[in-house]
Amino acid sequence: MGIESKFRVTKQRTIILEELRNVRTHPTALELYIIVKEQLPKISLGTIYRNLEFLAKIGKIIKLESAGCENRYDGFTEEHHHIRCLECGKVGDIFAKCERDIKVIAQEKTDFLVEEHKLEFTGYCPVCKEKIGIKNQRRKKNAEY
Amino acid sequence: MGIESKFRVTKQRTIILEELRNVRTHPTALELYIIVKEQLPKISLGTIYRNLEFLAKIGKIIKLESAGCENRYDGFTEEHHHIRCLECGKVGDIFAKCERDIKVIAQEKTDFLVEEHKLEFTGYCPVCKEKIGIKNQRRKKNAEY
DNA sequence: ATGTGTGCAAACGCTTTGCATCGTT
DNA sequence: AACGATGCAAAGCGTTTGCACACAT
Repeated sequence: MGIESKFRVTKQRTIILEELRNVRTHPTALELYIIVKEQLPKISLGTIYRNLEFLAKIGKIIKLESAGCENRYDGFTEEHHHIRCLECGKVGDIFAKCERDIKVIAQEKTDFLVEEHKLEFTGYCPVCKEKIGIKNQRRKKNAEY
Repeated sequence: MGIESKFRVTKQRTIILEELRNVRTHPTALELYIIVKEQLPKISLGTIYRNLEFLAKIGKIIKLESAGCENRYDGFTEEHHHIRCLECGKVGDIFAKCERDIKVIAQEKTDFLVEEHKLEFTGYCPVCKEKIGIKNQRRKKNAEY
């Protein structure tokens, strides 16, 4: 019983973590809300958000804050990368060490203090791959400017 | 006169691009709005957004969509990385090749079609470095879950 | 009993959009 | 004249927050 005892174990919190760990996907808060609602019909979206924030803060889950998209959440905290589908937004895992000394190289080139780095992939999920195969025509760029 | 002629050269568009290229920072839409307003007092924020979107689409500027932060915009389009200050949000440039075959390695590990990857740094800008030097105590994690 | 967690709804911040009008082509 | 661009204000969207009440400790 350390400082952690000031946080409480509620049904909501427990089930949110449980369900997030059950799904193989990386749900948005809303998607998880719908899932959890089956067990706790009265739960509110605010509670989902508050708990996801809390669980991410204590390191039990990962908040996937991707540029320009809804946040998604990952119940698996081992280090890995993510790839997001440009078509449907789905997120997949990539378990690969793609990096080597990146922080060191970067630090040599900036007067910022480098703390973290994030490697993020975008592409197309298996389902969307075919769709885009057809409509993959190149776009011309405006030469005016 | 190619397909580009269907876009028009307006005062607003010209000055937005000009000012974005002048500043050494990576301003937000609002910051740029304030700057441009000095020359075009009647310009609206909507016009700033529409033009930034447009200019990014035709590749004249880069839209820096960082997770959980306001978007920022970069008038320099040569390939480089960015580092964002965790304290004040400022963005700096890192001109370094930190990556090598990352796409290839990632593609071997996923059934997604890998299109792009983005390497993003976070840290502390020169100004904020000192401030955080003091209050850098470690946070305890909740062991309850 | 204490005070954290909850449900609800309203507010938030950034961004986008509908519309009438303007101005470039 | 045609139609893309603008200014304005309202709406949109995901997320956060204030409040009174519930419930874990």
